[in-house]
Amino acid sequence: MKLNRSFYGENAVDLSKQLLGKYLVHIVRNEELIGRIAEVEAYMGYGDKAAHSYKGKRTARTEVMYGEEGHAYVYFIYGMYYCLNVVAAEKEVAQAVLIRAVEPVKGVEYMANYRYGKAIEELKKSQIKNLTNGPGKLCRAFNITKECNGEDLTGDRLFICENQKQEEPFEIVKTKRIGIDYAEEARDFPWRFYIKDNPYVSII
DNA sequence: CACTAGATGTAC
DNA sequence: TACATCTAGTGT
Repeated sequence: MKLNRSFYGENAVDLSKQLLGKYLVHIVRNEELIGRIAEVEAYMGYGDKAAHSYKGKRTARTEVMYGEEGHAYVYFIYGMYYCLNVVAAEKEVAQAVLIRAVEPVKGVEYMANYRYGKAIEELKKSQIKNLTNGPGKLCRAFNITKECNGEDLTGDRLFICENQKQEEPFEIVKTKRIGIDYAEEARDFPWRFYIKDNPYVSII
């Protein structure tokens, strides 16, 4: 069942926890790529020094976050990677949730190709483990690029689902966010969440 | 396994 | 100039 607009309306911290265990789906060339969301980080906008929209910073890049909730914010980083975020909260409240890791569920053979240019059978064990356990890695595996920026997550190309049947319950681990040493006091805010013991979490 | 240097383009 | 990252290299 695809998640509807109202699911995305809450603040980024609350939404990020709700996103754990949900299924990220990207349709590329008529094939379904599916991953179970295992790790997320909340970026709370105005008061969050780690957020691109800190103090209401509004540029071409951050504009999507000021728009309607439930769209994709995809940005380019370190010269070669993309990161996927889910825009949270109502219009003009520029919060987002970074998807940091997913567990491959369907289309692994395509993920192997997008990520390593190889068939799944050719991958080493370590490469399979590293398919989608990081924000840049999962974007490459899912073929998520700047083309996806602004994409409506209630649409038919890039969206998020939940299972019809009851999921196994899981424990949520709460820690500091990764890679934001510049963010002064915000560095230590416990806004990274992941599924306990999930093997695809980026860093324990 | 741990650690680190370097890749690489864009935002500002 | 810095960056919400990753890989390949070296050394345990």
